[in-house]
Amino acid sequence: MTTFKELKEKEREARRNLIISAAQRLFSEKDFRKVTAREIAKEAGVSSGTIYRYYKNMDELFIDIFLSHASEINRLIEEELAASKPLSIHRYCELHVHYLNENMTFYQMMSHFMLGGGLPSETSLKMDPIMRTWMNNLERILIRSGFREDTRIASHAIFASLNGLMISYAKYPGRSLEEIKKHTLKLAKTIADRFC
Amino acid sequence: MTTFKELKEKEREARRNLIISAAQRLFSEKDFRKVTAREIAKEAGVSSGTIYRYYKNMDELFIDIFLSHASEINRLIEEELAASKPLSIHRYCELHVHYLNENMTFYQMMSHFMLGGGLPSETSLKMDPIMRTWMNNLERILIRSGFREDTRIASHAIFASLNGLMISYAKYPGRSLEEIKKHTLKLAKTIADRFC
Amino acid sequence: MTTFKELKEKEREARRNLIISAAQRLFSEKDFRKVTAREIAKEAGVSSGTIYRYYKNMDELFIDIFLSHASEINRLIEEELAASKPLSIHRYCELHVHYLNENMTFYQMMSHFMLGGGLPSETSLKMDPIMRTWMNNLERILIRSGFREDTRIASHAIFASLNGLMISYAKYPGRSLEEIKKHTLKLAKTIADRFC
Amino acid sequence: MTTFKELKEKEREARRNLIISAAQRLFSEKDFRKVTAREIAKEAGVSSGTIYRYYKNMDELFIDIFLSHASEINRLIEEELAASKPLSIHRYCELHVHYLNENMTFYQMMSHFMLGGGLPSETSLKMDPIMRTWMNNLERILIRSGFREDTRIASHAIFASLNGLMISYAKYPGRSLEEIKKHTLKLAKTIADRFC
DNA sequence: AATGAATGAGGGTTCATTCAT
DNA sequence: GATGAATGAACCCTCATTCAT
Repeated sequence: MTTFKELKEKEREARRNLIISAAQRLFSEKDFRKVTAREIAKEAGVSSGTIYRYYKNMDELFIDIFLSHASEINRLIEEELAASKPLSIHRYCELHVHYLNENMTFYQMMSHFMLGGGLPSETSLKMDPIMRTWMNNLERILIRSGFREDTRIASHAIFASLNGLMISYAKYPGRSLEEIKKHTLKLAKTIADRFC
Repeated sequence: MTTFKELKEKEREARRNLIISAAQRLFSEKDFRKVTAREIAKEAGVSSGTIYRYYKNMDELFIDIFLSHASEINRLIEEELAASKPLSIHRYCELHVHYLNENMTFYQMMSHFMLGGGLPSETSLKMDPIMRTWMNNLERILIRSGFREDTRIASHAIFASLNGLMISYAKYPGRSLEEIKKHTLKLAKTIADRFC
Repeated sequence: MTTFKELKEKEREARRNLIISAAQRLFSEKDFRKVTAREIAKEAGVSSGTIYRYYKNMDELFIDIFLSHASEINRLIEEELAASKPLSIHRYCELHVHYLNENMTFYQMMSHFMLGGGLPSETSLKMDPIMRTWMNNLERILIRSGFREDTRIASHAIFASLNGLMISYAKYPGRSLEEIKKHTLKLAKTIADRFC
Repeated sequence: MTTFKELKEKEREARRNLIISAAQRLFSEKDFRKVTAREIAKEAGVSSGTIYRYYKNMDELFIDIFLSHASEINRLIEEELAASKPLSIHRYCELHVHYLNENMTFYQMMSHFMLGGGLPSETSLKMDPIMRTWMNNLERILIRSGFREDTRIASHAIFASLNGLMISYAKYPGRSLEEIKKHTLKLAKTIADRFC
């Protein structure tokens, strides 16, 4: 009996992933704000109504993807943290910017949601612990690196600065993805230098 | 004859300003992405068709406003630069963040266009000299402050970091505008400290 | 064997009642046209698919409820008729309007189906004997009250008039349910007076 | 100048009528609740967006049609009233039922809006004076016919009864329109008799 | 040059109904 | 027989843009 439920649950999860990955495939092709429910459904090979069995509305889908990215980056950081060797600020900045470079959508969403406001407070509630974990991890790294004063403020500053790199240079016209990556990583290093 | 043309041109310019300032008035009330062409036309006291005699499409209007903001910030910086007293990095950061705080729309647009990509290259061409001037001014300030190496990179890093502050904290849920302003200015100071 | 079938039949009947009463509970909360199949299923504690094992479509469910109301009112009238004391026209009108006041849904459905047309003739067949019984009962009351001529026509007129009271005044804006009830009963009395 | 505005106004009115009459044509073919915006637009030979230049939403269109019917019936009654000869209750009832027979949609709408509730109060405000005029005219007829007591109540009773005739018999299954008309007029006469 | 009515593609979303399990 | 996830047509409505005046 439990097995049956589990199976159902698994199937549900599988289909949800179908939708998510279809969405992400589309997001890599164009601005996520321009991707429609119907397109995602088609790409996922389901009917458009099905999306609404998994998400109350499109915003929820977007937020789900956003949060799964945020969780993933937290996991990556924690993995590195766990791997005994101390995680330097430099390494953190590299990781952060690398992740954003590889996941433009995440960055676009962060920008969109953070600036758009108007999110149901329920969403903020879901977002809050994940963002807080992220910040806590960053702060821990700072402390381990010898930082003593205003570690929270410094965390905020680094976090914001790295995000700012992307908003400012991720779509620099006339530059290839490779060049952009190189440039942003270089800037990330500059910032890391400054915070050491 | 020339005078006649000039007059026409002036009228045209006047009407264009009517539209711009109407748009800005609306943007201060709500997210610029939610403001419609008709609303702007009504606020400006012109017909909606008229907007299209001045701008090929809405994006162009948005970009024009964006650029006029960028020009304004350049003017402000240059004014301070001209006022003999050396402009410190701290003062620059304060100015930059202060301006963004007072002009949310500018910031939202920067985020929107820089991330959205897909801008016609013609637009990039218009944007380029203004952004370059901005960056030049910032670099000049760094040099005057005693910076010697990698001044271009450092300019980029500071520029991006300050923008990042806003994207990350401008709409922090549960904080008043006053608190946000205070927080972002504090973070701006932290960044400035690091670049001294 | 028969017992087994009977049992099955009873179970079927039980479930059907589950659905009906769930629907009625919802109808008392909001306009029946706004109640969805899923809502009814959920309220009844069955799956939405199950509804379709008992009813070919939602209209059939609505009609079934409508008819059960009609049966109920027939039963009420017959109870009063059976209770020896002659049932006056006044009493009938009161009863009729009282019932409609207490069962808005019935009234709304009557209006909906009678005006909507397009009912499958099969439905009309089910409806016919019940409506006829209703009318017969009313006619009997008229006759017992001393009516002699055109008793059928008079029955129709009274029946229609009483229904009309509700359509016209059941939702009179700005009036409380209590006031509406009082007003419609007063009008019912007026009509009864006229038919004596 | 005035002429120009008038012309524009006339054109606007003409197109509005185009929409209204297209809608009414469709209403005569099927239940007005089933007629969609697109259908009306197509029938009227305009785009679907155009409807929304004339009506805020579909409800407003329906209400407009409803109110224009109500105005029309008022006008008809007043014409007869003005034609010197006293307007008997019989003639009124005949007129009322005749009009409803010829304009089923009006009747369906009256039923729909009166039962549906949930109309914006603004609508009730528009409806109120027209319905009041209707009732006043009816009351005046009663008074002229020699009625003395409770004339308002009697007006309500007659009004509601006549409406009830239609709800109850307008779509009587198996009857032709002609038969229905005959039957409802006969019932109307019965009611009129009773109120003399 | 300015107007603003008309356009119509396209958006998100709903929900009665079906059907594989 | 019961389930309930999936369906997908259909809904209302918006709004950037066009173009006849």
